[in-house]
Formats: sequence, C-alpha cells, structure tokens
Amino acid sequence: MNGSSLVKSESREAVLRAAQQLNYVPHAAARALITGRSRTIAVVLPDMHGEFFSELIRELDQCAHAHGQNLLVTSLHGDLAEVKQVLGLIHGQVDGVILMVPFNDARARLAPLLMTVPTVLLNAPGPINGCPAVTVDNAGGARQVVRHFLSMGYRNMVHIAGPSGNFDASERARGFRAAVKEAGLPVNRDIPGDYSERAGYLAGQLIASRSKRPRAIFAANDNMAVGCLEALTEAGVRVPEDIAVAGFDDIPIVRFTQPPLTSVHPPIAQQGVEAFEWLVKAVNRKPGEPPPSGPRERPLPTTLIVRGSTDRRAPARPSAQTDR
Amino acid sequence: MNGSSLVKSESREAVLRAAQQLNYVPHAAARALITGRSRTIAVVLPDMHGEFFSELIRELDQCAHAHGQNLLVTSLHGDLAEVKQVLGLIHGQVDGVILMVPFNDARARLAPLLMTVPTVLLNAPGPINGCPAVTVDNAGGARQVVRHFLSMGYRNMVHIAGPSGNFDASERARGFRAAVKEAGLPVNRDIPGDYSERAGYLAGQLIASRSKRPRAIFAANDNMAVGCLEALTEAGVRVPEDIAVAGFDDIPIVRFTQPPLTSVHPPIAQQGVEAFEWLVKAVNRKPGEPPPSGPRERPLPTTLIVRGSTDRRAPARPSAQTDR
DNA sequence: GTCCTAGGTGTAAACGTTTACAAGTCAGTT
DNA sequence: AACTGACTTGTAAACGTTTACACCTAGGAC
Repeated sequence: MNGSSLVKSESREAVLRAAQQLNYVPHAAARALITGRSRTIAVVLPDMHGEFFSELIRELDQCAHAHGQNLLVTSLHGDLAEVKQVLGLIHGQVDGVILMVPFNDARARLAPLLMTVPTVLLNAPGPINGCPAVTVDNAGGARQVVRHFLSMGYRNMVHIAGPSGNFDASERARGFRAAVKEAGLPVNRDIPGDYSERAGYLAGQLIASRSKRPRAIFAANDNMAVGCLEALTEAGVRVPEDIAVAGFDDIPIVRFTQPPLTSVHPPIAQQGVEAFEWLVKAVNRKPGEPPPSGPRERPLPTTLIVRGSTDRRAPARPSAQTDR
Repeated sequence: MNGSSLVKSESREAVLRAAQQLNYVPHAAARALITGRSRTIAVVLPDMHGEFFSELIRELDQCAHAHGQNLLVTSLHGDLAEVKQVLGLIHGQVDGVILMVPFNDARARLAPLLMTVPTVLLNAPGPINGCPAVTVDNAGGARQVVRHFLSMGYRNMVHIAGPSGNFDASERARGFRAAVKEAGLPVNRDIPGDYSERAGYLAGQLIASRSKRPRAIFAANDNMAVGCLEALTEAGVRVPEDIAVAGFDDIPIVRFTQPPLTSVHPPIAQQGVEAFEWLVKAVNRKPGEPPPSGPRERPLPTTLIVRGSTDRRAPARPSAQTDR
C-alpha cells in the first residue's frame, strides 16, 4: 500500500525497500479500474496549429505536474461529431476533459454529448450542461484596440473578420463594432477573412486599392494582420503613417515584422490554470457535494501591446538584452 | 464483443444497437488491464518550449490518430532522474514511450532505467539498451551551412555554440569544425552560448567589437542567430554585406527578421513519423518475434533554407500569396 | 435413429490493484 | 490469569473487461 493507512511505519518501509529492489511499479490500469481514478486529464483541441495550442499545452503540463496528473492530448481532426468518439475512446482512461470548442453553434451540437465526464470548455460561447466555459474577453480586446486607435486620432477604422462560425472571431467583430459605435463613429463593413495570412494579404490589397482608405485596420488575428501588413507595404502604403494595423493573439513573430505589430495579448496561461484548477476540484469532489462554483463567470481580460504598426513612437522591440 | 470473433452477424448488430441506446462505452482501464494494451503512447520531452515541441506533437498526434492510439504528453521538469518516476507513473497506462533526451550523457544515465516499455529515443546520442534513436543529421546541417558560406566566398567563419552537454549542439559544432577543416581553412574558436536569444546578442556584441571580424557567423540555433543579428545591426554592421549570419531550426520568426535569416530546416515531422511507426511495430509484435529492425540507422537529413542574412540575392520572403 | 461435426452461446477465470473485514497479536488493566 | 482494547496482519471480494472452454443446438451422413 503506497498510500497511508494502518500499517506500522517500519513494515511499510520494508515493503517499499523490497518494491525498489524488485523494480516494482503499480499497474496504472488495475489501479484505475478499482479506484475509478486515472489521474489523467484529457485535452481536446480543434486543431494543433498556432501559438495558442503550444502555450496552452505548456501551461496545462505545468498544472498537471503540480497536481500529479497526466495529460492526454488529442485533436479533433474532423467534425465536431468526433467529440463523441473521442469521449468514448477516453472513457475510463481519463478523469476529466478540457475541451476547446470555439464555435458559435457549440451548445446545440455538444449538449447531447456532455455529461459522462467532468468537463471544462475553452473559448466556448457559454456553459453547456453545467460544464463551465473559461473564455477570453475577445470583445474587450477589440475594444482596447479601438480605444487605442481613438487615442491616436484614428477615426476611420475597418475590421478584417475571422471565419464565420468561430466564436472568438465573432466576439472580436462584435466588440469592435460596439466600440466604434459608442465612439459615435460610422461602422464600416467588415472585410471577410478566415484567419489565414493569405486572407489578410488579400484584404490588404483590397484596402490599398480603394480610393477612400481607412486610417486604421484591426485584423481578427495576427496571421491576417501580418499578411495585410505585407500587402500594404508592397502597395507603397506606409504603416503606421498612412494606415495603422493591429492584430490579435500576440504571436511571437509580430515582434519581428516591419514595423512590429500592435496586438492584443490573450491570457492563455491564466485560462489554462483556471480550467485545470476547476477540473481538479470537480473531479475530486465527493458524490454528495455540489459541483464547485464556476471558475469566475466573466471572460479573462486581455492586454494590448502597442508596437510600431500603430504608433511610430512606440518603444522599439525590447532588445534581447532585456527580453524574457 | 466489439472485436470480431465467432458471433452471428445479426446478434452482433443487436448488441451494438443496444449499446448505442444505453450509451454504453467500454471501460478503457478494464480493457487495458486484461489485454495489456492501452492504445496509448507517451511522449516525454525535456521541455515544452520552442517550435520543435509543437511541430513534433502535431505530427505525433496525426500518427496517433492514424493508428487509433492516444497520446500522453509530459515534460521533464527536473533532472533526468525524473525519467524513472515518469516511466513509473506511466506503467500500465501506456504501451510505448517516445523519449527525447538530447544530452551527451544520456546513455550512462538512462541505461539503468530503460527496459520496461518499448521506447524510441529522440535526438539521443545513440541507441540505448536496444531502444533505437531517431536523430537529425545535425553535423550534416552544419556542413550545409559551411558549404553555403564557401560558395558565397566567405572563408573566415565562426560558430556560436549551444549549451555544453547538449547532443544536438555538440553535433552542430562538430560538423561545423569538420567542414571548415576539410575546406583547408583555420578553425576559429567557438563563442560559447546557451541557445538563448540573449546569448546570441552578447555574442554579436562581442564579434562587432573585435578588430578582426569574421566574414560569416553560424549560430547553433535560430534564437541565438536572431539575438546576434540584432546586436550586429545595433553596432552598425551590415548583414550580409559585412557579416553573414545563419542559424539552425528554421523557426517561424526567421522569415520576418531584417534581413530574413538563413537557417537549417530540421526534418521534425519525418522524425515523428519514424519514431511512431517503429514504436507501433515494436508494441504489436508477438512475444516470440524479434524486435523490428531499427528505423533507419542514419540520422535524418536537413535542408538549408537560404535567405537574405547570408545572400543578398536570396529571393525575398515568399509572399503570403503563395506561402503555405 | 444415432452419431458426428460445425457453428453458435453461456460460463468462469483472469488481469493487478484497493478496501473492507475478519482474524490475530500483544500489552495493559482489573 | 483472564479480559479488554488498540494495533497490526491476512483474506477475499470487487472493479469491467477479454478469452478460453465447455456446452448446446441443428443439420447432415451413415
């Protein structure tokens, strides 16, 4: 017995010593079978691209270590229907699930599937079946960008939208629109996009070709902002003197673009912690107890990082001397 | 019985239908206990930073899906001794292990621990206890850089080394030295580094301050190359006109530095596939059979990506129109 | 009609733990 | 010396599957 119970301390020591010698390690499956605990958390992501994924995993790995848990990572290669299959595959092998579902229709499509295992949703449009959702304040981030634009005197702004159906993207668009309207400015029609660098590039070309250009551009993610920046530069448009550009996500490369890109930094690490902590609580609660209170209802705040693409005076990229 | 055996097809159908209705899912732990197979592979990495980690995970996730396996991801937070603990935690929960151990002394320190579970080593200095090692041709990559430098007419080269004790780093240094020597050129002493951007920055400052500057710099990784580039630029050294700079890893940001950085592209995806394929074979073999032949003994070849930091004439960064 | 065979079905053991419980030991108290 | 109590130790059931095996049924051959 590796736990603690009612054995004399010396006999326990003897057992442990023997175990050491025989190279004995308890069999996880047998243990999981009888205890009903696998000490493992599943992380299910819609895809494994971008910095979001790696930073999240990194953070969750930290949490897992701290709680003595293992991390089972998997991605949804196909449809959301695959969630069912994944949850099945995972049953009995996992105590809880962290599920990222950044889709507007997540509720309708997931509701029938969630109930077997304690689950935390990431970037979902809201709690589903009592599973809490840990979200980022996308709208707030967009608002920060608009406020920054206003403070710089940029009044004619346009948004390059993310893929329709994506919850984060529509929140960013919504926040942008609301903030512009609140400022009493006319709202330009969004330029459609799909988060790809190429979409941003095309959007940039489109904007550069217009006779009436906006003063500032807010792209729904950094990928598109980078593509847009490139198109503008190629077209001879000066950034930020002629047009300012801001993105969302604060991915590593934005420090290196010419000029460096202003971007909204999402609280990914914090998200990971909140999701994990709640999950651990939910998994460990006794059958009688009520589910733990949600991991703060409100979305987690973002941070605006101002760089040269919106403000010429922004401090140069922090040199390697001090960075990190 | 979900497998196939000797039941009439209609009774099987009936069973499956009932299972569907009752929302039955087999219990993974119980199944693992009796079959001795968990359909899960562990991935153990020394740390979760950098692009290497995310690309590898992404690739392994693909492989895992293709083979109907799950992926248990964990990192070594402390010493290599933690490997033992990790392998213990994992016993019975995992059929095989992909273990990254880029340390020169891996053999000595790991040999006593490896034998319980089929294991593939990643970037290890060689096979250990019959566990094959899937490695990158670091020395070959360094050689490619030197050959490129020579073709550009750069004859006075210096290497910014990676952390001592790191296998990849020492292989890169070795390959560099060998190639320079083969070319009949004198070998400059390496500038010490630790893979950090700051170390590269300091190295760059050091080089810029020397009276006799080298014509070309090969940094052991891109991080350092980026830092070095920054220091050189700050010091008023023109790249590549005065000094050329090349890195290793081909991380995403090197496309965006000023000028874009020449770098050695490692075959990470291929590594993942080879490691996984071998592991699956090893796990599925019958007790009698011999272990499958190693996943090609020789290290996987790298690709040199020439950019503006070593060759002014290099094509500009492929535009977003065509990239990806 | 009996026997054999083939194909299908039900039963029970086993996987390696945990945990509850019964049984045992020993010292201290009356 | 016997009883009580506090500890310790051994035993057995249970977790949810798989798999081997014995059993049963039906159909064909002699």
